[in-house]
Amino acid sequence: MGKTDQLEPPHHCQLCNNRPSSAFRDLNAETLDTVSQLKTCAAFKKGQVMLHEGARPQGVYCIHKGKLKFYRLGSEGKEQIVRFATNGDLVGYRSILSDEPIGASVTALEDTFACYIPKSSFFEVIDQNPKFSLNLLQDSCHELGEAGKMITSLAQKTVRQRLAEIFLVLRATFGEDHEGYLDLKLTREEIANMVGTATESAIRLISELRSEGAIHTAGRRIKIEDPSTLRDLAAVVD
Amino acid sequence: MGKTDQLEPPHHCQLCNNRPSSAFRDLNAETLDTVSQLKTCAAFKKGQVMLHEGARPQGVYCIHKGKLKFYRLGSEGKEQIVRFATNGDLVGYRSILSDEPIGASVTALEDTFACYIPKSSFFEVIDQNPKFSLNLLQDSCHELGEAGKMITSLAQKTVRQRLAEIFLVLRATFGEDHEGYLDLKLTREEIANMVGTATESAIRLISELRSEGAIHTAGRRIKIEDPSTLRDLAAVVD
DNA sequence: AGCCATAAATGATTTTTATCAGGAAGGCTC
DNA sequence: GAGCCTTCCTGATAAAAATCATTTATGGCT
Repeated sequence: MGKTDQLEPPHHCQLCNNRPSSAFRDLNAETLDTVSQLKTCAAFKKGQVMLHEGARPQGVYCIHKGKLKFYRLGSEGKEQIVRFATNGDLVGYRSILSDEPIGASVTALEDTFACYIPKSSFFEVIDQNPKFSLNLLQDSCHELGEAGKMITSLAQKTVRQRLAEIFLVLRATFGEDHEGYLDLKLTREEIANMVGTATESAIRLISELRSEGAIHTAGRRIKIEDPSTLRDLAAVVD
Repeated sequence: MGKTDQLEPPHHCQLCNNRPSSAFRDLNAETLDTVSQLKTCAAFKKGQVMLHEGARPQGVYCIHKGKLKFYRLGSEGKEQIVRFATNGDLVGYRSILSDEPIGASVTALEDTFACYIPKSSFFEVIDQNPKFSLNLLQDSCHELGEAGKMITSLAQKTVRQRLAEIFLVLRATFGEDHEGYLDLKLTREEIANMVGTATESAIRLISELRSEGAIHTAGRRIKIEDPSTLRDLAAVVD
């Protein structure tokens, strides 16, 4: 379940376009070869769950192409989106390294291809290549900083401010398509689940931002019209 | 500034009681020796700032004895406490490793003694001892999990629920003194800054919990009378 | 292309939380 | 230990956000 059969031709990590921006960026050719041989390919359709909160993953996924959301289920069963993953990101390593159950479910926001690296191979790479764990360390320290920002934002900003902020964050993370729309489609509910508010509230505030000219929407496609208004609104400090 | 002169006799890391629970837990004798020789001692009085948000630390602190709060300043200048540190915790390494400015200020909640390890020595240890960076990685992955919990809590729970939760978290982190009071004194404002609410709201809700018999307060000293009521209230999932 | 389920939008209302204001108590300094 | 400043507490009010109820629109599917 979850992992489907190989849909993409498996290719060598050495040739992967994502490598420079991934945790594998500094792996030597030899280790890279080991990984390449031990990995398998996995495809996830839009909406499909990659990892389940509370589970014990037996390996990590390296996202080849796609977009995923990480979310925790609150006491009322409401999703709280805590972060995203896309090309080059490693998924599932946190749980394996801290030896704890997975803290957040991971679901594909669009059709996604990933490479699966079994736990044992993953640890092998860590042992063989100290630079690798250092890169992971770097990445997770960066994530910790982002989490701190999110905490402060949730604790101190109004829903309106957080909403404005989220659009800027999404643009920075996923970029824009050729028409200037955010390169990511989310339902209003998912937006609410990021911002930490009720779906209705999110809808109302999105309409407000739209009528104020800060953003433009076409169904689920969202275009940022006026970034500086959003920045002012969000009271972005850093 | 910040770091004061040596007030404690510098002792060898090998003999440090905190070592088993610190990131140095698996260091070999040789590396430990290097660290010991390069570290200096630092003392911080209650209320003194150890690290300033936005700064570039030139080393890391290993807390020998004391308690500190990590906090970010929101747009309105309001403190948001994001986590704590106590005996055996390493402070400042996140910023050094991700090569970013410090994300949160760190201030002593009580008189604190720490060992200061310069950046260069810190990296030396990392290079010499791969197990060390793996431990750090483990710790930061654990922290990431905690941050995710905090995010969900802030986004989905009411202030009342978060307050109940915080008391349980504080007990788990700092324990109780011989009389059963939390071994940590915080102002109502600091509690509000953890929970992410106005000071007045925190005060009101603390009074409620007290009159409901869930907690007992004596000035800034707080005793948990009825953990299960708090757990129910907080709707703790995991 | 049309149908159906799902999502989005909007209004009315309640609940929660913040803000403002004033007074009481506590803790720290001299 | 007197005095003072900070923190704590309480009440009143305002603002923000959640909830509930319906209508309208949309996008996914056959």
